[in-house]
Amino acid sequence: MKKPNGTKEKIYSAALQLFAQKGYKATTMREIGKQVGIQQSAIYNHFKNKEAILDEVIENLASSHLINLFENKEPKELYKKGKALLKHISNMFKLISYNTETDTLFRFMMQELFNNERLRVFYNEEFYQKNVKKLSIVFFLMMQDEMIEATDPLLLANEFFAPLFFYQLQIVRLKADNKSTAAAATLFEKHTDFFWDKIKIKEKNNSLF
Amino acid sequence: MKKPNGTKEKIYSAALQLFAQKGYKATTMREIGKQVGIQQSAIYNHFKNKEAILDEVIENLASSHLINLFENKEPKELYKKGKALLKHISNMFKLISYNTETDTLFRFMMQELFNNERLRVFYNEEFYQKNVKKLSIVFFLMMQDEMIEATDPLLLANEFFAPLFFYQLQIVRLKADNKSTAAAATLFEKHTDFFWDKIKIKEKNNSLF
DNA sequence: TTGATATATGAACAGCTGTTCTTTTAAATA
DNA sequence: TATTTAAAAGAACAGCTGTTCATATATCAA
Repeated sequence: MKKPNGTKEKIYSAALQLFAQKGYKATTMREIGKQVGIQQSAIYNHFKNKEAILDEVIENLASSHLINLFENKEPKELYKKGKALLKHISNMFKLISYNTETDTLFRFMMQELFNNERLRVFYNEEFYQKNVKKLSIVFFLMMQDEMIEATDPLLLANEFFAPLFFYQLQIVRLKADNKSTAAAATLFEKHTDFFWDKIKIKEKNNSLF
Repeated sequence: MKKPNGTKEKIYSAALQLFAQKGYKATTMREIGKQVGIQQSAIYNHFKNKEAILDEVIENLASSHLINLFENKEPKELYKKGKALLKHISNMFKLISYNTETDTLFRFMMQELFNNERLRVFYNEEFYQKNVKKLSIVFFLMMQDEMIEATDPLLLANEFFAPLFFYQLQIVRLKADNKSTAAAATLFEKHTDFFWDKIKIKEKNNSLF
């Protein structure tokens, strides 16, 4: 997105918004044009066709925070942060739910995931496999360092991500109907606290009181 | 579904399958007719129009196990089962992912959730609110009975459901591409064990070894 | 068997779809 | 300013959409 006020960028934004609201198939070139304030034929000066707009959306999805949770940092430097790392990831999920661009991308993805094989392959490799695997390595290192109790690191990674994803879904869903998301929003932090409390190494000291 | 071999039921099945695969909007009456083996015009002898088929799908969704997790049983009788109850619920989610009718319903729901307000309202009230609320009452009773440690029951209910939903999503997604679901399938049980182990009242006995 | 009812066909429809084309207008370059 | 280039409009297109209708063929009750 070079020029945010250029016509091409306006078309992209309008299209993404409509794709996320009504679905790719149900969105028409006439609607996109109308939202931008031009004729549908003028769109073709900026995009080869409708699918080319879709391609750009998927491309932007790939480079978004929705997918790249770890900003290219390696497990070895990440794990030392301990609970703070989990807090950071949790907060990213929360921000994605509330940022107007990323939540639209999320809504778009959820809607097209089951009818677009290319998107599914992309989601599986870039989001699910990559992030879950990376986080499980982080947990493994935490176990070695005796920060958390020893269990299946892959299970921990799934158990940590799953609620974040679920809460994200609920918030984006509630926002779609302009309903209050206050209750759901608190779950991100609560989850991280709950989760860390359950996996951290407990004090062997029994003389609490 | 009275007569499984009646034309109306064939139309319904074909439509549901196509809705789940391609989305409601992208599915044409001609495709549905083709899959059943009749002309598109003959469909109108059984359904008023395309939307009437959609209505029936949503109606069936409402009475499916996808939504009714507790089979009308009350928290007071449910909570006594302790971990066995959680195992039961967990297993239901797993079965839904593998049953050919319910997984199609799930796939359909995920796809239409974000462009169908009626479906969203239904999901919110019938699935999210009802089941989460019910399970949180169950957890509250478990706390009173000192079966599990005292915390926010609503958080526990969310934390228990979220991974089940997430794993269900992953399995239905993997099945859509005929990929192996073996690894994901084991997560249902692991989640329940992990979860229960973290919430149950620990033995105060410290002389383990 | 006869008549009535239910279900199938095939053609047709009006409207919408993505896309292309020619023409006009605006912006950039020289 | 004159000329080239980019972007807009407007009309038109072929194809597909859901739906209707008249007609034919089964199914069932009398």
